[in-house]
Amino acid sequence: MISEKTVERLSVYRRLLEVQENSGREYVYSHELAELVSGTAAQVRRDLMELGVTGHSKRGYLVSELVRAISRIIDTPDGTRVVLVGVGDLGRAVLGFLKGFYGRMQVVAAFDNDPLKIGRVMHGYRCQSVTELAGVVMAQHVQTAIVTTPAHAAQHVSDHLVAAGIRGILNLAPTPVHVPPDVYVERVDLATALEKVTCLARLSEGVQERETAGSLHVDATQSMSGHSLAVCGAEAST
Amino acid sequence: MISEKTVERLSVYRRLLEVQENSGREYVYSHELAELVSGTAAQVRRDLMELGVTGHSKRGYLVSELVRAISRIIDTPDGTRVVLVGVGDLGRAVLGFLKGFYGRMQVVAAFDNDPLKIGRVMHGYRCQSVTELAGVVMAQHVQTAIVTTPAHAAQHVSDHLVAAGIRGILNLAPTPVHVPPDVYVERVDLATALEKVTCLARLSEGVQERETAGSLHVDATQSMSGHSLAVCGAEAST
DNA sequence: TAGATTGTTAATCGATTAACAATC
DNA sequence: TAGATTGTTAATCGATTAACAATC
Repeated sequence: MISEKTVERLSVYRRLLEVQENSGREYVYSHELAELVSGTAAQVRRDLMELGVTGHSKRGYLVSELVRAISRIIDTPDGTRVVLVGVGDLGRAVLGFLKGFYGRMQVVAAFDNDPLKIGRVMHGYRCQSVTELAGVVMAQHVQTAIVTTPAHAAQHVSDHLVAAGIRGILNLAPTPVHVPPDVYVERVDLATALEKVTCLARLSEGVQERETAGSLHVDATQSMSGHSLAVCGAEAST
Repeated sequence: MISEKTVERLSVYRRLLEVQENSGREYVYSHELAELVSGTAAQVRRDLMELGVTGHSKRGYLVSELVRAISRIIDTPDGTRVVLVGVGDLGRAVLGFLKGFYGRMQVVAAFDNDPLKIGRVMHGYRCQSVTELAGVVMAQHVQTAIVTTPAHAAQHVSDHLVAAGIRGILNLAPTPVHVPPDVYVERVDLATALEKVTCLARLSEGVQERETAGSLHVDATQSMSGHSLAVCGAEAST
């Protein structure tokens, strides 16, 4: 019932709201949140409708209430246990990222099939053999997995994850994987993202002439860095 | 005129087509490509329309022709020069990733503001001070940047990149950035992607009962791993 | 009060899917 | 020919935006 796009935006709102909370902000207006995400106030209000919270027609929304309401929707009540498969550069980066960013996510184990990596500890997690994957996932009832393997291993690994009971996969491998309809896969494709940037920056080259109407050089001081809300000087979370 | 979504899919098609090409496949049907990306044949044909190539009503599309046509749209004719800012775990992972995956992308330089990192070489690239950023970008006419800094630095760095003439930014920092309308930003948010997976896997829990109509356990062998096209045994590129 | 903001419905926009004539 | 596929247009679907009464 709640759309994927809305879930995505709620996640972003929460992080920005936590920054506001930490800087002592009590209330925010929909147009302020909109500015932070370069969106519209109408969309923010529509998204917040899903939360069931009610704003104040003059003061806006209570920041702490929004954070709590978003958490109620996004977070697993008892914390999310995740496994990571593929301890290459990207896998290690994600492990470090998880460590720094979350009390909400608990890394149960990291797996690889390279004998040189198995047994080594990175970011506090000991790398285990993929042969142990199914056992760990089933024993600990892990429902979420992160796949950071090379392309050729992604489908095989995903099949095993699904067989072991995984319900959601974050696929960071450079290839799509196929899963049964009751498993949710979120694909993040860095190669595609990069190609998209170069392609669309190039295709939108004509736009600048229309937008800036004659002036060939856009001064960086025009970039909208002066917000009414503080966005700098603090990490997005913890 | 060509939509963002289509560009994204073309990028994915190309990588899958290169796998096919390497395995000796000469022609593909729209429904085969559709199966590889878990999409529909109609959408594939609609996307391919943009290329101006014409398929054969009985044999399908010539793989090599598709790859060439997609490259014509996506790639910068003389290769894409990129800079990367923020040489943390993620930055290093992306550097390694770029090294392995692309002849099309050339990393001009990597930057950080940590004195301990400056001067060190990673994945063949020497880390330079961010103070040199503008000079390098302008001197080499770099148009594309990858931002892998912490949240608190992302806006500041982006402002400098834009001022130096960058036209496209891949933002991997855990916060949105604001740029003038003539600069294209592609945001990849790992934290949001992960939260989306856990949330949507949980919200879609009811679906499985409908889909599998009574059978409580979905066997992994049902997962659609048996394709008519080979998808395993080869890296996606190079 | 006057002005600004919320909550929600209606209008718009864009993207996906269905359909089908043309082709081989 | 009969059957399958392409290329493209029309229909559908979903998401975003605009609008505005209710509220403070």
